Amino acid sequence: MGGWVRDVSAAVDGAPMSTQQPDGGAAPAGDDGTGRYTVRSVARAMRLVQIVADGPANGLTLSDLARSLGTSKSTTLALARTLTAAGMLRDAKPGPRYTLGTAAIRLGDIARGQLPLGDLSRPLLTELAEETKMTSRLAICDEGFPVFIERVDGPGSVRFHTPLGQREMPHASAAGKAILATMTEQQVRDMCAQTGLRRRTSHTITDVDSLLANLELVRSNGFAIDDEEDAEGIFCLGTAIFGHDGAVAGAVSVTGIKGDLPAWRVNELGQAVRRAADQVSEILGGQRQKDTGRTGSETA
Amino acid sequence: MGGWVRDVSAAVDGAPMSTQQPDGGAAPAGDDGTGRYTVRSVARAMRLVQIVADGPANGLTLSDLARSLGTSKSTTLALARTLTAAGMLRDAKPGPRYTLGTAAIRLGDIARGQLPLGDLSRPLLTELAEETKMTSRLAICDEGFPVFIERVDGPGSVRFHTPLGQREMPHASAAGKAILATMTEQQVRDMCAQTGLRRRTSHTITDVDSLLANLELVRSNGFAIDDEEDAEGIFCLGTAIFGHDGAVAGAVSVTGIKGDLPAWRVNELGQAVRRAADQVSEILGGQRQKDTGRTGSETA
DNA sequence: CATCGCGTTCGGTGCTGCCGAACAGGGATG
DNA sequence: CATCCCTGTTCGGCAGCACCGAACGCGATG
Repeated sequence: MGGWVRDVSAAVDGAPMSTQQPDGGAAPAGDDGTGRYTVRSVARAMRLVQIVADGPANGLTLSDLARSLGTSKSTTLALARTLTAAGMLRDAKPGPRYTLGTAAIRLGDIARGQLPLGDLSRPLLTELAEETKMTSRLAICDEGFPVFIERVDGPGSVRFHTPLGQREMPHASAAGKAILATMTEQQVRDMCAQTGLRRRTSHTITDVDSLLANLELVRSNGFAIDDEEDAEGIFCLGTAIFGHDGAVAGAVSVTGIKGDLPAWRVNELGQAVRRAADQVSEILGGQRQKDTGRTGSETA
Repeated sequence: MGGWVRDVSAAVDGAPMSTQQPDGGAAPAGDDGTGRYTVRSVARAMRLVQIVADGPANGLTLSDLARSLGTSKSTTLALARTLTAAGMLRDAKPGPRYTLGTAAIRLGDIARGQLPLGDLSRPLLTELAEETKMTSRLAICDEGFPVFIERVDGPGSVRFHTPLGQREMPHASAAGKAILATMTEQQVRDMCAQTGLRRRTSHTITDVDSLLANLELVRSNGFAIDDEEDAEGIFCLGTAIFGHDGAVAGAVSVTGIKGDLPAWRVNELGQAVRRAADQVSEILGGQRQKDTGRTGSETA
């Protein structure tokens, strides 16, 4: 699917309509369990930003925003103005259409530097991309989900639009499976129960037991494969990286067209990705993955 | 200086102290002229995000945030929670320290795609970086200010930390001067009056007349030079790019160490940057810059 | 001309954002 | 061991301000 961020709407702003929760009075305003004591207008503002982000590149009008957000135009205008003043949004000159602003770029750039890994990994990814001639990416592990934070296109490779900063589906990506393979069976089952194994293509693994078997294969191979499981014709290969505390910190993966990749190169690719991932782990101060076999320390 | 975004605090949240404007009752809440009818809590939230962005890479504690923001801890907690739920912030596991979250990366990535230019220019920058062996960047023009939105490091070049998405000072950067050179004298004077010509190094141009003379040189050369005017030992060279409406849309520039660059290469560099900028203009549907001499159409 | 949609402004209501006080846990200090 | 300070957290309660709806001016479209 398209945007895949935690859904703020459900957490805070229960009703998109103007009916505003006639029950709870001044109560904690929404109680889905996670988010209590939050600020409604800020949650709305963030949702507004997400809407603009998911919208077309040429922007959305104020009325569009009001409709999507489920608030009156005046309220939406106030929010949009505030966000524009902060630089998060930007209104094009002719016929005010809102797009994301430059502050978003600034924040994104800084965020990549602040996150556990950052530009440190860039040279390694560049090297990997040149070696494999594929698009190479680095993901961090965000509560079990892989989130790509860095991408280096391979030389002459087709340019996939692979958005950064989004949670990917764990069961249908090489990075995700590389991460899952370090977890216990119970943890994997919990993740699956939480998200469901959504079908993406005809190759997607959609039942837990098959997934667990596949993860066993990942552990013995030392790398995870996504063989057209997320998108038709796309092949990925990934390995996990570990932080100083020994816990899984993320994954490195390469992406390419299935047809361009002869089967005999897979093992060689696996070694290359593995090498890059180990170097990233080293930067993090974590121990490199054992050569093969069990990876996680808590498989007990 | 460090962070350089529009200051929301002055616009909306007048008093950082808890004294909260006992005058105006339900009045528009602050009226410095620019920002009327804005949402206070959202403005605060955005300021909070900026504070985190400007903070150290290992994050800030809640109390830090409360102090910087000038609000009570409980209020700050509510804001931080809301932002965290939206993915904009992220709290590290041991001893809650806030850093920017993955949503910031996502938004930044999308923003670069949404802005007038985007990944379209990346290949050109890559080519330019390889050809010149310098770090090449693309800036858009944000109300006269250059804002870099894309950066490609040259092969083996020292890695400058050149933040993206920030407004740079127009008078002390090659991109800025390339843009200023397309404006009328009056416009340039207005910009200078608005921002002041802040000294950055001993080479910085700090009076308007010298700047105007320098811009005349830019026009006759066809490219702008920043010769250690922004940072000691750093040399930049930039040229403007134009949109479909003929107005200046931004600039392309290359950055390197002054000592690495023999004087005789400057002209050759200028041509290379010029070529890249023209290609970007072409993508935008704008006419390429005339070979030399007058550049702007409105020098009348 | 009439109609629809856009963005914008302005009052008024009452929800909700905000604060301060109080509580619990941890480290460092004596 | 007891004390101190600082952390993050919860909870009441007041009133500030976020929210909505109605109204206005505009341009494009029928």
